[in-house]
Amino acid sequence: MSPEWSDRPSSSAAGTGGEGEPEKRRAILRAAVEVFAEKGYQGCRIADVAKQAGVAYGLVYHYFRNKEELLESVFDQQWSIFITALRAIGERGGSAPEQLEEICRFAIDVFRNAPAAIRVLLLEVAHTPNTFRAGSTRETFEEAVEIVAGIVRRGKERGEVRVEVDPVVAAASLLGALELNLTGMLMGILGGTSEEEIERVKRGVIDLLFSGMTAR
Amino acid sequence: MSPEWSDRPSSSAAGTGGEGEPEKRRAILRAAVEVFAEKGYQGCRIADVAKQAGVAYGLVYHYFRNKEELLESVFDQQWSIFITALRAIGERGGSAPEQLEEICRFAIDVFRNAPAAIRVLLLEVAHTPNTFRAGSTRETFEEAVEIVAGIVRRGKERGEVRVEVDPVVAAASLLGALELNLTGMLMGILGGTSEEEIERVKRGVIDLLFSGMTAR
Amino acid sequence: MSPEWSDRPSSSAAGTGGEGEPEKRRAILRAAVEVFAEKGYQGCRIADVAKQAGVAYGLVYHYFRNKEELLESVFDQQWSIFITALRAIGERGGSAPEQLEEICRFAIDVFRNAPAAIRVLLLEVAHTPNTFRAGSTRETFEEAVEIVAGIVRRGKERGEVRVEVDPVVAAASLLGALELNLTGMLMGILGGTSEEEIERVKRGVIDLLFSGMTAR
Amino acid sequence: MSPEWSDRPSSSAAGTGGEGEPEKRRAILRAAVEVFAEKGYQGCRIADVAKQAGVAYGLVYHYFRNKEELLESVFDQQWSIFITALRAIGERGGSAPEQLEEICRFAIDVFRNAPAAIRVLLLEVAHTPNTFRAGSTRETFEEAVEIVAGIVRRGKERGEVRVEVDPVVAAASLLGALELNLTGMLMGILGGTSEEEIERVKRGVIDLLFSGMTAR
DNA sequence: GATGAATGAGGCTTCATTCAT
DNA sequence: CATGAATGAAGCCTCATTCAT
Repeated sequence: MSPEWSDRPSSSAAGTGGEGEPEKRRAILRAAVEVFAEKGYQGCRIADVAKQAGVAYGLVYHYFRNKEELLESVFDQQWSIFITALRAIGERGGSAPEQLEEICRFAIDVFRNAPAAIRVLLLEVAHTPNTFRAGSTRETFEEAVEIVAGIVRRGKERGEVRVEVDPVVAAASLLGALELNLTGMLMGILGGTSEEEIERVKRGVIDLLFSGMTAR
Repeated sequence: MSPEWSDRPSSSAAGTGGEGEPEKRRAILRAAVEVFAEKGYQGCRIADVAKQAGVAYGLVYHYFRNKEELLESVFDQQWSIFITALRAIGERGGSAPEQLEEICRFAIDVFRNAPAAIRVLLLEVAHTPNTFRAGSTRETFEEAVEIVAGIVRRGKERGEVRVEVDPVVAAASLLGALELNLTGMLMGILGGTSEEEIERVKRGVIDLLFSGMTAR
Repeated sequence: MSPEWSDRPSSSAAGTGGEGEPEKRRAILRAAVEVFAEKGYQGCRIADVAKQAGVAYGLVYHYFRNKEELLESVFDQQWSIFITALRAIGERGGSAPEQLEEICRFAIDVFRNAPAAIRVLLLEVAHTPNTFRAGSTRETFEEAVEIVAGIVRRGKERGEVRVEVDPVVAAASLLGALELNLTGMLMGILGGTSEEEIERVKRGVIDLLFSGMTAR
Repeated sequence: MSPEWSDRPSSSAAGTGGEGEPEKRRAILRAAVEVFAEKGYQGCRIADVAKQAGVAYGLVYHYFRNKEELLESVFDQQWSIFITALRAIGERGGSAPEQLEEICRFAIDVFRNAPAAIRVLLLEVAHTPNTFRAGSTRETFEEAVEIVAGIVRRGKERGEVRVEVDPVVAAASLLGALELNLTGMLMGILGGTSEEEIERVKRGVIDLLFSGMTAR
């Protein structure tokens, strides 16, 4: 769906978007996603990133001012990809249920290809130092919620969504439900990570959020 | 609802279970909850805990072998309180909707009284070192999901919950929706933390998960 | 030979010499010998001593001003026993060879009964902080050498010892040879610690120092 | 006799074996010998080593995993030099008395040039933590004893040494006698450290071990 | 006497960051 | 660009010592 989310290193010749961006800089960013996702902000060491990227220690500081800037780049990049996709889905048209389903599908697809990225997105939101959070994280998270809420809101206007539904709460609930189900899969609690399992969970979340639990 | 979750130090007479436990040990644990919640596992410094508890640095090591054991204690304690409450709700009888509503109410009440505790519970699940996670965290998280899933399952048997609902996915979604809504409130994104706001969010989550979004 | 060197705790009723000395104080001293011998000055922790003695932490400080004083007491006590014995042997009369043989026998007997004590005597001589060493250690060590040297010296006067022998060097050599042979046994290098082995080593050292290596 | 034992930093051209070894790494090792010898294993602080070597604190950890590895390196290096020399003497030929005399001369020469090294070799054998001791120390000490014992053994076969002499005991005695005489000199007990004094002690030890004390 | 909780300075170790090559 | 040695502040942990009971 979006090539940047693939874990496979793209061949250096192909201009994968960030045209003139040096090969090694991308390697560092890619490595940082992994390590950041694995260890969290505080547990992520520059040495680990460099080793994972296969570059020398000091090169990280050639491309990034310091640890904070590096990880903020990672964070922004990941969220920006995610938000771009959210926005695209929101603007693509279709009914609210269709759009929200698309979001679930997207999130879970990403998870299938790049679980590390998901962890960066969902798990670090509240765990970075204040200066960090105060920066882009908060706004970005807020924006994601707002996009989803907008979809719900428009769905209400069109009569596709019940009037009682609070758009912001619904948006947060959707994202939260996705997060914990994905976390559960990552931790090996909610079944494995086979295709069928993932598909089953995806359907389950969508069905629940659309139709609710209550028998009728 | 449960006095242990209050941030105020409970008078020693309160039969909380940890009866003969030294005063200062409890102070350390209480402080650790705060700092752990504020800074996360890696960012939490023993010096901060000691200062917050008003005890000398070394005393922390009198009661806990090391940082890991301290924070694991915090984690276990918080989860154990939470799970005890979950279990109590599950065994108290009533319909599945009533029980799940009770869980939401409990979670949000706790949040109102002790936001720090909630953060420890919900936000640190996946962010602790491996030895830590491998320990009780995984099982405990799993247990929480399983208790909620059990409520859903019994609801299905009684015809209160739609047969299409996957109990485990529903459980994870419920907890995830709660988490992200609470996180949003903590981060100041989903409105403030006034009584009415909290009440509104609580109703919103319950309504969404029970009735779904779809207009009929 | 001297009851104080036994590892067995003497019954509290028997006045073992230090008459009015409290039972627990002796237990601490006895424990300190063990731990000191096992870990050395720096590695010896008050907590270890207390545990080994079966007394409470703080009691050590009831009987001894601080760690230094405790260990110095241990050191002095052990050396004083050793030196008393040396002196007794020196004054008992007999030829120099007989006296030196007696010293070897004594040292090795002690080793058999209380290897810990020997280690305190022989192995810590040069490893304690300066203030410590500057205190009694140096003089005591010097005194031991001097006593043995005196025996050699008188042996020379009586024609039992070759005139070329330097008494002080001979004394240091005797004690050093004993030390390293005992150390070797402790480390399990020079055979085991069976009766016959010990006897064999004892004879070997005496024979070597008296008759030399040179074949005639 | 061997340039490595000199305290003066050897010019990089000297083919000492550790050719490409970084300058500062050697400085650290050299400093560690001093401090280790001065304070013993437990009393030796990394900060002291760094200061003595004139490098930053952290650099020690750039070259050595931790304190234990550093000091074990020191220990191994010193013993390895010593043992190499012992072996060379043993293989150089000559009668047993000549070889043993050579060993004494070597040991005492080394002492003259690098007293710190001798202390590391002789005084720390039994004072390091168990993991440490269990490692190379034991075997290395054992090897030193065995080399000297081999010389004695061959001396017996050639009739240069009395048949009654136990080679291992003789070896341990020789080394022990050297140790305590050197210790005595270090502590200022056995005369000073002037050339004549050293020479006198050397002769004394050799004479004693070869000819024994007994007047004939 | 006896106990063990409480204190805090000191040492080990890590790791972000800089710098010479 | 790229490397990795070098730096040192900061955090964890230990343990001698004190003190209230």
